Amino acid sequence: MMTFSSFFIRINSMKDPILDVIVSDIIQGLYKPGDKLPSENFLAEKYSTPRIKIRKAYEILEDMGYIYSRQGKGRFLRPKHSKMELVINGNESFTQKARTQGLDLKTINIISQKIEYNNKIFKVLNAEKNEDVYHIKLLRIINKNPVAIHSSFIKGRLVPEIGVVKEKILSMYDFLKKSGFSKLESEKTIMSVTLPTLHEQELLCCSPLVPLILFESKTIDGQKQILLYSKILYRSDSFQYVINH
Amino acid sequence: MMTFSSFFIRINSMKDPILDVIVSDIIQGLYKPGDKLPSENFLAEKYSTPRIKIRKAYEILEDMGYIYSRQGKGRFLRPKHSKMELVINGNESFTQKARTQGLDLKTINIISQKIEYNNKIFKVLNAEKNEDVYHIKLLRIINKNPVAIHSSFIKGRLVPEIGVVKEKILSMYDFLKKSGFSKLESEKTIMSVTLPTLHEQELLCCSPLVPLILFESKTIDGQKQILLYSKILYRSDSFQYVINH
DNA sequence: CGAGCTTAACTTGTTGCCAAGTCAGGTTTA
DNA sequence: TAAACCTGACTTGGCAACAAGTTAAGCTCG
Repeated sequence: MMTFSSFFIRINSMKDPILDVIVSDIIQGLYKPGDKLPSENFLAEKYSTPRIKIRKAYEILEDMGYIYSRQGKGRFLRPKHSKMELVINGNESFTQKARTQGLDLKTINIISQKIEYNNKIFKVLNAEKNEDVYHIKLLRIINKNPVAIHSSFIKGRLVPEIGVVKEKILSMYDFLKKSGFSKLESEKTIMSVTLPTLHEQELLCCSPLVPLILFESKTIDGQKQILLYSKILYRSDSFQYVINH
Repeated sequence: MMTFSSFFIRINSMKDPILDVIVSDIIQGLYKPGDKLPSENFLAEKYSTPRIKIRKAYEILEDMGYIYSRQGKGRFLRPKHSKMELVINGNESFTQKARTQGLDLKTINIISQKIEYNNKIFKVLNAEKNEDVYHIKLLRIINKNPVAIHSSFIKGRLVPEIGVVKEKILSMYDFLKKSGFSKLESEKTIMSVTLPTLHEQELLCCSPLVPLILFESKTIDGQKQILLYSKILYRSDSFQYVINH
């Protein structure tokens, strides 16, 4: 029978509270964007702890994107991201959502090609092993900030014109509509949280510890046919996520 | 007009790919739980990079909870968490969900008290300034692993018996049902991702970089009356999150 | 007296080196 | 001959010292 206090011996190490203190100061509005944060030496002395500990705390905040650092100058608070409202169990396309909220959305098609056989993807799509399956990858940019990566996989058989127009696709939803499919909806979405790979950091212009939310889903049409397998990566700091019941 | 390639100058620093390489090896199943990972010195030599860079990459993995470290021995891969399925737009209570999946759920009531005036909470609950508002905080433990923190706020006026039984509450849903409320549902949930505070790390027995998912919502009854304001913190690595459409 | 230069005091960034811990093989002892 | 001890080679952990960059105050020069 596990008691409350016995949990503590489960922890490998008990870190000191410096990170919490700094974050708390930031949250309480002690600093505004652009303000300089206290130096490593100052905090090391204040908390009677080695400078390297302060550094580690600051580096986490930096890697999470909250602050930036300039050698010789100091560390500064970054402006907060403005957040787009995203209803995660809604059926509006991303493009429509941004339009509805009057946001400046730009989309860049960064991958549009046939893929080699992949067991999971081909299985999800009910594709034959030697069948054409296309991968379309879009980068979503709102108000000049990259905020999301949309990866979609679709059988060429369903949309034969994709071979010609694939590089021009800027919305899978619109593309499917134009191809004659109707009553598009998501079947069931699996959500998880990850940290960005180096490539994702490059694409999303984000630092290494900005959590990303991954939504994996299948898009079906009115006849319950699976059209798309999609993996959408959103920056967690660029959206206000809403769940309607 | 922002072009694709101009994004790269937006990035403060371009980290080297060591973390990606190690993570990739782990994901590909190169190591199984308990296996020893290559030493700092080995990788530093392999990638011709200072040892401290390897250490930083390993420390991130450690702080994310994927590996553990033993001075003099090395670093080892932790077992993966088993995941409970959690439908985030469903109306089943957490307790019911765990039962349905045959999981061993234990709940500990860690806070049960009246709170001082708090503008946001009192406003959400439509509470008067001098009114009793109770805070119930539950720690959820599944198969001996703490996985979630449920914080709920409720007006004492709605459930006068709470003053007597507050320390015994182990499910707000059940408590409300017993108090005579019916047709409970969540109004609209706001979701965000955070990293755990020190205290949250203690409660959830998790390391500092395990992302937590925060769900904020109001629970209403059949008459649309706001009963509860809840903030639920889940470990992102302990659940498979499902969204039904 | 203003502009330019210098320098000390500060800032963050990097790294070599020492500390602490583990373990296997070799040596000593009973 | 088996158990205990020792030691070198390895591991992660910690940090002081040096490197690189910034800036403001003081000094010098035209």
